[in-house]
Amino acid sequence: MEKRSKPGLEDIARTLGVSKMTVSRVLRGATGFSEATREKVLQEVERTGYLPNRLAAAFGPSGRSTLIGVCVPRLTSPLFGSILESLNRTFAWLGYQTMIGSHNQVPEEEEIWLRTLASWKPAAVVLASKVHTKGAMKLLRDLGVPVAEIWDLTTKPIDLAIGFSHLDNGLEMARCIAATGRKRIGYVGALGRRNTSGHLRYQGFLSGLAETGVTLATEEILHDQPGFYAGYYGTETLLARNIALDAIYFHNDEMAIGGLAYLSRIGMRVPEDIGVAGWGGMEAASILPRRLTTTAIPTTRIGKIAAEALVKRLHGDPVDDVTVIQTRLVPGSTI
Amino acid sequence: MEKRSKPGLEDIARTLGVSKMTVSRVLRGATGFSEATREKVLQEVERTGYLPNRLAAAFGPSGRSTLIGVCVPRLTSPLFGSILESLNRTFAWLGYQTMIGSHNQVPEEEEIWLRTLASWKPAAVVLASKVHTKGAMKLLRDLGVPVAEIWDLTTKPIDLAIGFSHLDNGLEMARCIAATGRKRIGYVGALGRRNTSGHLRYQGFLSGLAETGVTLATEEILHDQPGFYAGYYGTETLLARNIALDAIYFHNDEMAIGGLAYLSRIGMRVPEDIGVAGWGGMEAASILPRRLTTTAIPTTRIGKIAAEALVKRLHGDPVDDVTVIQTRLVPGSTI
DNA sequence: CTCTTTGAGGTTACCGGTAACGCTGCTATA
DNA sequence: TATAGCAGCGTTACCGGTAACCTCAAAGAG
Repeated sequence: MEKRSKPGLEDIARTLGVSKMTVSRVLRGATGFSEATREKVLQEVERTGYLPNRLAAAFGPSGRSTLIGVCVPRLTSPLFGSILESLNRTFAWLGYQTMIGSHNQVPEEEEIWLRTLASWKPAAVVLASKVHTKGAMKLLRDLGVPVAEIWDLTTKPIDLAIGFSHLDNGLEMARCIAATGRKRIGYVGALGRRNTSGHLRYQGFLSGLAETGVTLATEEILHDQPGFYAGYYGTETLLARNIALDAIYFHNDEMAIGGLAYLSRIGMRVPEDIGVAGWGGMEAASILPRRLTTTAIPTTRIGKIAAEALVKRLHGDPVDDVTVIQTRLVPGSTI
Repeated sequence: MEKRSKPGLEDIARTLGVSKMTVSRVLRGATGFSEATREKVLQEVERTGYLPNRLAAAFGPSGRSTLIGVCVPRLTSPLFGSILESLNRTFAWLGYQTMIGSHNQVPEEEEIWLRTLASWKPAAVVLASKVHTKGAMKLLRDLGVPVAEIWDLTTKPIDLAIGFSHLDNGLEMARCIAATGRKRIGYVGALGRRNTSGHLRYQGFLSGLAETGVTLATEEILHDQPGFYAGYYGTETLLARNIALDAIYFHNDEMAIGGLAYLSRIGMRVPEDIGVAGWGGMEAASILPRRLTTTAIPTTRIGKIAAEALVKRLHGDPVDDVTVIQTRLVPGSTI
C-alpha cells in the first residue's frame, strides 16, 4: 500500500540530501550542479524508476510544455499518415509529444480543435491546412507559440512553413501532358471547390494548359472524399458526357486508380486510347500493369524537417522561415 | 500589454463576486449552485472568452484528466486511420482528447510510448496490439486507469476489449475457399512471424484448411510492411517455386492487390487460373475489374464503441468487458 | 416554536514542477 | 590583502484548478 501517488522530485531530493531544484536542473540538463551531483541524481532516478510529471512541468506561468499540437485534413490518408508517423517519431526523439487532430477540410473544425488544444498549453502547433478562420488566427496569436504550416507553400506563412507548391505540381503535370501532344483533357477532382491543396493543383493545372493554348475539355469535381470510389464514379460521369478525351488528370492517385479501374471496365486502353495522371506517388501507383504517371511527395522528409525546424525555433536557434521540399514528377507510362 | 497570462477561474469569480469553487462547480456541471448563479457564470465565461486550463484540472492529487492515450501499430494504414478518426471524434464529443502513438508491431516501442504517456497522467488508454511487454503491463497497473484493447479479442483482456477474432476471420476465409473445391493453396504474408493479428489470421486459415484435409501448399511471409509492394514481390517469389496453385490468401487487401498486379502481369487470369483473397475490405477492393474476395471490418464502429465504453467506465457506469464486433466476409469474384 | 434537513456557497490545503533570487565558499585578480 | 566573480546549490513563491470540509440561512417536520 502506497500512500503517496508517485515518487517526485522531492522524494529523490530528500533521499539524496539535495534540493528539488538541483534534481530539476540535472534532469532538464540545465547548469548549476557538479558532475558528482549529476551522477548521484541519475542513479537515484534509475533506482526508484522515477517518472517525470509533464503536467506539472508544463503547469504554472513559467512551465515549459513539451506538447505539440498537430492538425491534418484526415487520418485515413496514407500520405498524411506518413507525415504524422514522421512527425511523431522526430518529436519523440527530441523529447516532445504530439496531440493529433483532423479538420476534414473544414476550417471551423480546425478552430474547434485549436480551442481544445489551447487549453493544454502546447509548446507549438503544426497545421496542414491552407485556410484558417479568424478565430483560429486569434487563438494562435493568443497562444503565442511557434506555428509550422506544412503541406502547402503558397500562402503567406504565419511563422514557419515547410512544404511545396501544389500550384506548381499541377502546372508541371499540365506541361508534361501537353508535351505529349494531348489536347483534349479532362479533370476529375473531389472535396468540391473548397480551398484545398487539391484545388490549387487544379488551378495550377489550368494555368499550365493555358500556356500551350489548351483549355480543359471537361471536368467533374465531386463532393466526396478523394478516394477510389470517387475516382471510379467521377470518371464514369466524365465519360458519360461523350466528349472525346485523350487524357484525364486526377485529384490524387487513389482517384486515378479508381479511374483506371473504370477505364479498364469499359475497355479503354491506357495510354493508347486515353492518358491518366494522378498525384501523391502512392505505392500502388508503381505496381500497376502500367506505372502511373504521378507526382511523388517525400512525406517522411516533410515531417522530419518540420519537427526539427519547430524544435530549433523552440530552443531559440535560427531557422529558415520557409523550407521548400522538392517533389518529383514520376513520368510513368499512363500518359 | 497584459501582465497576467490568461483569465482564470479566479478572475471570473472576482468580477462576479462569487468564489472560484462556485465557478468550477458550474463549469464542471457539478451541483451546489442556483440557476441564477449558473446563468451569471456562463455569461461571464462567454464574455471574457475564458479557456479552461486542462493542465491545471488534471494536475494535483484529485485532478481529473481528460486525456486518453491511443497506440496503434501504424498511422499509414487506412484501417487504423479510420479507427483513429472515429476514436478522436467520439472522444472529442464526450469531452476527451487523445494522445496518439504507434508501435510498429514492436512491443518495446509500445512500452516506451506508454512510459511517455504515463508522465501525462492520462485518464485511460486504448491499445491496438496483441502482445505487451512486462514493463508495459507494470506501467498500466501503476497508472491504474481503464484500458481498452481493441482490434483482437483472442487474448485475455486487461480491462475492456472491443474487437473481433482474427483467428476466426482466417478460419472463415479458409472455409470459403475450400468450399469452391480449391485444394492447392498458398499464403503471402508480411511482418515476419511476429505475433501480430495478421499472423493470427494465418493460423486460423491453417486450421480452416485442416478441417477439410487440405494443407497449405506453400507460403511466403515477408518481413516488410504489409503493402502493395510486399504483395507484388511476395507473389512473384511464391510462384517462382513452380508449385501449382489454385488460390492465394493474402495478409491484407493491399497485398492482395499487389498480388493481383503481378498475376495480371504474368498473364494469369483471376479467378479462372488462380483465386485470390485479401482481408480488410479496403475501398479499392470493390472497384477492381473483379471485386476482391475479402473480409470487411467496421472500423468506424470499433472506434465509436471503444470510446463510448471507455468513457462509460470512467463515469463509473456499467460496461461489458468484452464487445464482439461483427466482421463480414465479402464473397467478391476473385475466388 | 424548536429541531433537523438541505440547498447554496465559502475556505483551505494541495499537487509537482519551475523561475527568480539569495546565500555560501572558493578562486582569481587588483 | 581586499574584493569581485562565479559555480553550486537552497529557499520561496507561484500556477489554476479540485476535493474535502465548513458555514449559514431558509424551509419543513414534529
